[in-house]
Amino acid sequence: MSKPSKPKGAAPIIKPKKSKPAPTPKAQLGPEDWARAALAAIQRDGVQAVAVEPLAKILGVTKGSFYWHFTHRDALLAAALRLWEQEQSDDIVTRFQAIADPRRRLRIMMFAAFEDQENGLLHAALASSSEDERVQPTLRRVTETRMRFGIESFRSLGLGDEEALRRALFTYSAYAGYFLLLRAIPESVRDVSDLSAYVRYLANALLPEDLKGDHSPKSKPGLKSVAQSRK
Amino acid sequence: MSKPSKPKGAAPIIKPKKSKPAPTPKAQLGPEDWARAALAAIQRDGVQAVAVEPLAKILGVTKGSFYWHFTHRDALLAAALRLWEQEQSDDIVTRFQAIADPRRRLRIMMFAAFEDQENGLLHAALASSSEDERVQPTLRRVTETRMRFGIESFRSLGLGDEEALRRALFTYSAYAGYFLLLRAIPESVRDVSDLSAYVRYLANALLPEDLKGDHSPKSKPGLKSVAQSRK
DNA sequence: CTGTGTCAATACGGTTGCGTATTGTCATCC
DNA sequence: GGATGACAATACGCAACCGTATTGACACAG
Repeated sequence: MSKPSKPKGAAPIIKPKKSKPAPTPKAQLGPEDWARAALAAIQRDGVQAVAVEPLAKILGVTKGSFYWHFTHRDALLAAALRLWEQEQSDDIVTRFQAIADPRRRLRIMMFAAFEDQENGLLHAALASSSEDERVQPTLRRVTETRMRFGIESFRSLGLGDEEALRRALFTYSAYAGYFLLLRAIPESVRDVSDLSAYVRYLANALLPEDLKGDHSPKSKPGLKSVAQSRK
Repeated sequence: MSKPSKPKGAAPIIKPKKSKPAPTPKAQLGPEDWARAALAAIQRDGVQAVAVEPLAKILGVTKGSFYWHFTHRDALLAAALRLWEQEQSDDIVTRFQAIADPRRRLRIMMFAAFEDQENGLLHAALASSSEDERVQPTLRRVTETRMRFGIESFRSLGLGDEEALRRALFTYSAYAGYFLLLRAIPESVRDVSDLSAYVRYLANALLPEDLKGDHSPKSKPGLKSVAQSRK
């Protein structure tokens, strides 16, 4: 009967500061630890690897304690997806929305997206599990947010709706495909040693110089040669 | 959720067995029926859906008869992968190797690849299951074959090794990513009504006019607006 | 010291899918 | 018309997970 119902209900006038986590640095596990472990499992073996007992083994506990933090397995998956989605959103909002010039914004976004291999591989893993109806909504929201952002940026460049949509889809396909391949057959991708040249190629194909915006040639972002995926 | 039509309910209907005596048209199931069903299951729900009992239910039999055709579950998966790989190889060899001009060959290959949605989605499903070590070898072989073919074609265009590799990877990423997105979030891709314009975009980005080879402008393949994937 | 809240371990029952064993049903061959 | 070969059904045992129930360990508050 000891359900994890919030016992702070009645009248939280006083704030017993030390009735919770501060003194214990990392001794016990919390829901977020499970969610992060779930994300790691997804990146490694796909959504189906989000299983309670194996994860418990990884975390060094038994599943008995899992059901203290979550009601059921799907709640863990939902928490992991929420965590991922939020980090993605934070990312895109805080880092790129501020850049006024759409041309610069797109270029920087492209480089940043390909630079972050960790996140790219996680995206590939989640997109690879799209047959799972539990990930689909989150995946769709994230995809649509990014696509909308890309479409808007391309439209700000002076392109028509059709063309903006086409280029946004093109960009996103190249992104998703690159990391899908990197995840599936890293050997075939590893040979491309100069990833920045690869992305520059993508940017130049989609952002021709004759459109508008500044003419920053190449050495623009603080991004160097980002390549290798040595493990 | 179309339930398998099992006519052996309350009605004492005798099994409508084909009374065809001589050539045994299609009354009974063979290994290839199972392999094709497995491929269909992969395309729908990923490699993990290649499970004996569910497939038996779909095929209208019980797993008892499965083990007549295959020694174990993995043998079925192997057969399905072999079938896929062979069809892929046949495809690429018979259809494109004959085209002498690399420029034309690449262009036609691009259009053909994007035109064949069925195969593209199947490829996406298999690439999405790359965490499964049983599909990895097949997937790697197919990928490397295609990549090699692409690299060679680009090199024939007069490009250096690095550049050829880069463009081949670019092309293949765009292909894989497009179908990954189409599989994962068809709504976001469906809006691009003019797929041929999309592919033409890809081709023009990677096959600039000023290189070499013939100058066949545009009205090449009989590919029009191929988009939506209504199921 | 005792109570309570928080996390963890153990044990149990249920479901799904694998693989095996055994038996059944035809169609065909002799 | 029996034997055989090709397929199919049923029934088991086994393992992986899910979810529940119960109890244990331990920190801190009163």
